[in-house]
Amino acid sequence: MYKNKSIDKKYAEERIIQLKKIIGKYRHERLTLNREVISPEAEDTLKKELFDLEREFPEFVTPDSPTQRVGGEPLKQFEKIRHDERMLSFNDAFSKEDVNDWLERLSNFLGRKINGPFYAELKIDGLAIELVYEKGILVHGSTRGDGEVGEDVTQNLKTIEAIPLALTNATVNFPEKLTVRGEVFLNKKEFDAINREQIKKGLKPYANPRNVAAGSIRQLDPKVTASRKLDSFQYDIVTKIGQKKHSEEHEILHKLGFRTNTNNKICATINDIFEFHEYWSKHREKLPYEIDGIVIIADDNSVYDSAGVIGKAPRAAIAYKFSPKEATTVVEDIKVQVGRTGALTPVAVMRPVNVGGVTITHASLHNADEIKRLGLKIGDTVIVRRAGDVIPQVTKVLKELRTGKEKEFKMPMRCPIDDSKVVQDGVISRCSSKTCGARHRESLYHFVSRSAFDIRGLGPKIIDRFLDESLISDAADIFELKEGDIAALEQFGEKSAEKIVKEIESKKKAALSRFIFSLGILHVGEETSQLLAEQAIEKLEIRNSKLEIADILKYFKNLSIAELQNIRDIGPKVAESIQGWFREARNAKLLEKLDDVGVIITTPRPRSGQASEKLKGKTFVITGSLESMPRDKAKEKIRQLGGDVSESVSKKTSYVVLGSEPGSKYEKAKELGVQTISEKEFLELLK
DNA sequence: GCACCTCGAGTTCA
DNA sequence: CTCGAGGTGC
Repeated sequence: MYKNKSIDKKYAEERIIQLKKIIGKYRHERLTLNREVISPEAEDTLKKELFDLEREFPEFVTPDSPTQRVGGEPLKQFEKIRHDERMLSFNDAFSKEDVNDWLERLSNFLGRKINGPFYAELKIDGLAIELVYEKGILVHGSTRGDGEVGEDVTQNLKTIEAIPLALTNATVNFPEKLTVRGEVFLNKKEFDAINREQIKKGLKPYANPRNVAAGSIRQLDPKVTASRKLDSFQYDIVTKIGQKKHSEEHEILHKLGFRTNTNNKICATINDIFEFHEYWSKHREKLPYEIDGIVIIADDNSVYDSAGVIGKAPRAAIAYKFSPKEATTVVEDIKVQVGRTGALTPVAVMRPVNVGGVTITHASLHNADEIKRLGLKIGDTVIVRRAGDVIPQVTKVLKELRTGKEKEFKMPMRCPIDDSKVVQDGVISRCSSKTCGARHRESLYHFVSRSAFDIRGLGPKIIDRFLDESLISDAADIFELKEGDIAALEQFGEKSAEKIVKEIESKKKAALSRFIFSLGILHVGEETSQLLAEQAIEKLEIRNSKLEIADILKYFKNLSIAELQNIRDIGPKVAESIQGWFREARNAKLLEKLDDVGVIITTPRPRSGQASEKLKGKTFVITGSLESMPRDKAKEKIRQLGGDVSESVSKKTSYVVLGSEPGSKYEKAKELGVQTISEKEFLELLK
């Protein structure tokens, strides 16, 4: 994270002290108060940051650092067991880069290049245990504890079916005393069942299977443990019985009657590791238990042993975690953007961080109220996640990590683009100038966008270019662009110029509803544009079948507020906005100009005769993506057949159509008891 | 005047 | 996708 930046030593020292404090605090809350302040994932990022800083500045490493310790302290209720050999944990990697770095460090340490073979294991989110067999009989079972001393939980471990009480002696000879290690965990199904039970009893559900597994193993009454149906894999033989490879240990364990994970794999090179990681990152949902990454171990035990231990972890192994759904990062700045409607939107500029497989650097903060609610200052450490797995969102500020140097954010009183006064409109701050450069620019983006004139290949970047080069100054100019002018610009050739002009020419005709939408009138979106268009066509077509832009202007200009409000879904605010727009001289001029440059408005008959009774009065909501057709097409079909489409689920919704990877609407439907149908069933309905 | 339903607007990254 | 807020119906 810090590799390419030489960071201030002073900063590192302060930051290390703070990170240690906060990680210790979270740990304390979790262990003693059974309260999870931040998610383990977010905490991981903090630990990683600390680890990286300590590596950069080893002089600041202290023995009390969380990076120097393993697991939790043993509880008093249990007898203590000293492990023959220290139980270690793993250092974390979060990216290919981290893994490559690890491999480089390992190679440097050993003085020769290491690139396989490796053994890759699924890293189950459970609780590490050690089992000791004497003469083939299980005599001790313990938790990791602090790595040196663990708790004796033999009685509880004996309730787990997957842990053999006696070893099978069929094919392998085992020594007098055999020590093995593995993981105890709870299946997702069991976890859900236990939580349903909790809710039924009016108790708070558990946060995750890991916590329940840990809690169950630490039960004083083994009967409670037995009721929890825990499971266990073993993955390590501590006793030296001549095993040469780690993979061999798994085979031996299996033969001795232990449950081993058959999804584990020998990987010849690091690329196989990456493949393995990617595969399970995509398929982990299908496993009956939770995994949070993979563990990579040098398969050759001689390599493993000679690499030794660094801090709390073996040098020849690393945990390669899956990209987390949330992480922590630092807000380095808050920028202000101006949108099409003049709204000033504060955007957090953050230290790059990987969340859900992509690197996040920006997140919208929506408005000043949101910043106040979060209590966010510039320089704060925050938790970010991706809402609906897509949109980055700042969810929490870690105020304990403040240094006092954080700066308060103030919404500017003047527009950052054109310096006009900023006015408050509800929670939104708006630039008061209607001709603000930013608004003008954004209006043009809107004009050519998919649901408006749909001019492909004319995105924001190119519009910007044309504006800056003064090729265009308003929407109408777009239709008068000449190939020669475009081709004259750098980075554009004759071919691309021809393509753009051709595309623009082909989009000169637009349906009235799209046309109205493209004007970008405040509070007038797709739906309202459709309603306005229907209304206008009905009124105008009586005496004029060919629609002139001039007529449209005249029609809307003369509509009174009351008449507008008569239209369904239009109230005072929207009516005001519409009338205001058409009565603005500048806008009237734009319409005239659009007419002059040859824009033609078509008036397709809305909801033509073929309406079927089947979908009449039914409201559909589509979630996820459909396989047979794009969502827009599906919506169109429903409307053609007399049905309604909505974007949000409510009690009035008849069906929620589930595409692949449905979002939160599916949850909402279940909550409200709305009927959900698959894509297949949906297609049946359309027939 | 309140509750509920919808629509509009803004948004990130590959 | 989510939030805010406009609109409608009770």
